[in-house]
Amino acid sequence: MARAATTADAFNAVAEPRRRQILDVLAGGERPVNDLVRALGLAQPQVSKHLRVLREVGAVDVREDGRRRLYRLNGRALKPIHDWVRTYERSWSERFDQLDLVLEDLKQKEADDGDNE
Amino acid sequence: MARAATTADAFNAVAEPRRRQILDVLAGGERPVNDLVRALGLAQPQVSKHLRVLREVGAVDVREDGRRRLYRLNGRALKPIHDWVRTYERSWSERFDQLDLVLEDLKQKEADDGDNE
DNA sequence: TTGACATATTCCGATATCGGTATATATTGC
DNA sequence: GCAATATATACCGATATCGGAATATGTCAA
Repeated sequence: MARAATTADAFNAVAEPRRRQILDVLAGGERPVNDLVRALGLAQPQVSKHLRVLREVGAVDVREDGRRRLYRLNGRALKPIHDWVRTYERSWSERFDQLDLVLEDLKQKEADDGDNE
Repeated sequence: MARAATTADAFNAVAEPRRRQILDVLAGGERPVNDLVRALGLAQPQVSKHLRVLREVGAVDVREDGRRRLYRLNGRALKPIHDWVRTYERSWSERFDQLDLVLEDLKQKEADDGDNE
């Protein structure tokens, strides 16, 4: 066995920086391939290949428009990533530090109440 | 050139499901390698190798304890992932749909005010 | 119909990965 | 010092990737 396919899931698809860039551009709205080629400064075949991966994990949708193909973001495919990483937000967010203090306080008061009864 | 190294950044490190599992276990607190071996049902060398990758991207820290090594989560390394994916939350969250409606409303009122003056 | 344009696919060579297995390194207790 | 334990590293074969280049497919316009 080797490394998981880039098309295995959103995590793998999005590990490639160029593909994140593509999604960032598409966040601004539907775009034909050539716009992406210019925006990223990549060769056209590479862009088409990256788009294929993003399509396979459902992160983008395509629509035909004459000889062009318009790609559109489908952010929903990124939700699993957000869901997973969100549980670690506590590790760096000051907000949670404050919350922890409050909870600690409540716990302490509870313990005190217990002592008094 | 080939695919980026798994140690290139947190995105690549975390694309591997086993490594996410390891972090999930470590979220419960500091653990020696053997605990992870049992928790994941993986062979010890594979766990050590995954831990090396996580160490190289700063997602875990190690502490010596006799013949054991205690690994601890360092969630801060995941912040770039959170920051990136957060901007796409709008795509699936109902909350933002509501916000969009409100903003649309405000814009409409502004336009009306402009007409009246 | 021919040529220009837009996009996708195929082939290439280089490379880093994955799990498995064997082995190295270090620490403990007898 | 020796066996047991805990962990890391080295080697292997299989594989999927990456960018680059060439080419295929499809559409428009004159």
